[in-house]
Amino acid sequence: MDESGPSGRPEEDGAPSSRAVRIQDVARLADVSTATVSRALASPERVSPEARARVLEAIAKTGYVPNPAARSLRSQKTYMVLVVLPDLSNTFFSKILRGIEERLFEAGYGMIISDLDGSPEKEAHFAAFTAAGRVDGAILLNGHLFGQSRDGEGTPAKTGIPLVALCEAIPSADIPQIEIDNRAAASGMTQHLASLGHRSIAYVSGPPNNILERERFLGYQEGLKASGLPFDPALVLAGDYTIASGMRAGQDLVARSTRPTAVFCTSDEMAIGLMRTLLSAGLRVPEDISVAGFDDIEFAAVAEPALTTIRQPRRELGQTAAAVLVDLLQGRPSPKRIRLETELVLRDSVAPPQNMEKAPAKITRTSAIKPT
Amino acid sequence: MDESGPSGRPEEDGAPSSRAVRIQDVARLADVSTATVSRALASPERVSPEARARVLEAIAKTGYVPNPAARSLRSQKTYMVLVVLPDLSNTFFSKILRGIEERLFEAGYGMIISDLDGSPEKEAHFAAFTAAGRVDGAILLNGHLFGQSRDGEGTPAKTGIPLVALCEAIPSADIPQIEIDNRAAASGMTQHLASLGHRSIAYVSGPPNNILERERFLGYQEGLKASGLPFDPALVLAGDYTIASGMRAGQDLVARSTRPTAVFCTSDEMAIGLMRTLLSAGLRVPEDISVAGFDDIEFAAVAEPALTTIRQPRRELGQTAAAVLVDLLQGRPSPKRIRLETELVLRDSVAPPQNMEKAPAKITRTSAIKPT
DNA sequence: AGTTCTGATGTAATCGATTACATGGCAACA
DNA sequence: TGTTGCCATGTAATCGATTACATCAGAACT
Repeated sequence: MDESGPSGRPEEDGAPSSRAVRIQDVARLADVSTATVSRALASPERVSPEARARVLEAIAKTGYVPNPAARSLRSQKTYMVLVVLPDLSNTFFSKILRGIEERLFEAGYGMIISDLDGSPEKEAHFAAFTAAGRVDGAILLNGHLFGQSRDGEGTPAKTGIPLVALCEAIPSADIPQIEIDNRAAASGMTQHLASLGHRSIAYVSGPPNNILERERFLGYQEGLKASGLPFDPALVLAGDYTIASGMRAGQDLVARSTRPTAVFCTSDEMAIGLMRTLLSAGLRVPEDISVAGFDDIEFAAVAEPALTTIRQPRRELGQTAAAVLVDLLQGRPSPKRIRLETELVLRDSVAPPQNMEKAPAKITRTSAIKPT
Repeated sequence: MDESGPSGRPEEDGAPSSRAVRIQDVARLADVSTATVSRALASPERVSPEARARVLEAIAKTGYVPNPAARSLRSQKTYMVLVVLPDLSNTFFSKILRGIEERLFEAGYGMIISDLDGSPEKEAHFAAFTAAGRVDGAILLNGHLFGQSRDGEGTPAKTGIPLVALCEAIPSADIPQIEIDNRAAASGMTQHLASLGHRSIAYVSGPPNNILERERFLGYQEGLKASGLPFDPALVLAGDYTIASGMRAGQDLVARSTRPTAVFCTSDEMAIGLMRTLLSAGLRVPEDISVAGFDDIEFAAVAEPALTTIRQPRRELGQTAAAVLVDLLQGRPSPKRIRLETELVLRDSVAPPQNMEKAPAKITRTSAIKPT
């Protein structure tokens, strides 16, 4: 009764309208049973070469594609993977997604994206979605398991399907984790700044309670300690990884009478926003203040000045997470934790502090113009 | 035999493991038939209040979620929408996706993303995917319909499911188009540059054959004509919307002996890459060359100098496309073409050319620091 | 009081693929 | 030559929800 698509009649001209080429049609044309058709596709070695050839020919002739709903109903598999992330419009995720999509595609899986958007309602929806068996597995980028529809008390997320945590480790859950060593990376950057002579290094944080943030903050403190510098709470500025929060942090700094000589922002977005604010206020980067970022997003290299930062292998992170999940889905063993390497990318936004200009600053800096 | 998830036994402790709460279980508990349960959910007005209450209670108690495969098999609906785009890692798309996801979610639809990545193989895969009835509809951001598995001769993409073209119109197809007026926007920016006194305005193009590119290029030419300026092919630089191509265009300009006084880049990415290259070569923006972009991505406002550009309502574009598609899916009528408004965003990267400094340049510029 | 209509509910067919089990033919064996 | 076993194939049950059709009770008629 609501059969009116954009085109009108369900059938016209020669072709019988892509709908309704069933396995039966193929079976009839190939003069075999439906079981043989199914087997010819799922386990070719179990049918005779002749039958297989006839089946394949019939499939080619009819353009048969198995009905996924029927297949899924019977076999309890969906060949779909859910990717849960906190904010789809965040630049940081797009390349990760791409990596995930690539690997999943290769393995024959589709990708469903859920942008949680901080909404518990959405979270509940996707929890139900998952529980309903709509996906075979999930990759979680949001740093926590979502609450189940019921029995949400003790163990979180007993979905029963394979899960993989990407970027944000989930401490309580016994699932594979793909991540970078945030702590070591943050410590490394802090020590790098200190090694250039900076004694007052500010830190622009991520959102509180965020696991990445906790790790990076620990790394920052570690780096200070390793460099023999005291930790000063006044140098910790609140951020949330967004450009806007970087600008706010910048305004905070501009308003101060005494400023740190270097600022370590835990995302490139914040670093870029912060630099913008400093520059607008007449401060120079890196001459007056050095600024470092985290992530190495595309825009880091073309920021003005080009941003010194920590490269995360984003695409590879996505690919790895997808590969691990596919392993799980196909019953293969998989490592419980994979840590990918980060890399300190030295560009122009960091230099030794002004008052000790003696040291040759630029020897470590890479070429700023590097057309990928 | 491959029943070994990460947890081990399929059943443990009290809870009967989220699997296998069927409509029958609910029916038995509520002491009604499966038909009544189904009706209580699909058309509540068709069951008595008491029965409905008992059913809802039983559902709450069991945590029942309808099996989507079964539902889909019977009703021929998937409640899934495919979003096809050329490059998932492109910043420009992320906010559009967010808009799409929001609306789809509200309407109870899921979103499957297909990153074509320029691969015909992938395209064929998703065409088959679509034909297989795996989604109820699709939003196409890639500017063309994908080839069908068979009968790909005459009409392209006779998928039979509702389609919506977003951003890149698809001339040959009779499907709703959601877009901006690229031509008018490009013409407007060109005229804006001309009105400031620029007589030599370069144009950095998108990829050839791209429909956006064609429209914007026409707009550029129109704008020149409307301003009484001649069209000079030497001022057209090849780009492909990426940062890297913007940098290449910048190098081209830097190498020239006589340079245009303004450059209109048809994406913000290119504009930012180009500015970076100019600045590195010692040229000043906007004093030596004005640079304008297109899109108004997040980073445009924090570029140095802040980028004058054309704002596309990206989230709204996504939302609108999704809303139109949902209308189609639910049998409601929908407009054939929707054009959303763009907006000229005046920032600091554009100013009158050097040699006619007399005019007051800055009166039209908006505040550069605007923490969203 | 008898008939008709309406609204709530139940029974069972159905969607299309997978797969356990059954069957039949042929080779390998004693 | 008779028996055993394997391989290719077919038959039919199955997955879980939707829905056409049947049924039945009670209200509203004549």
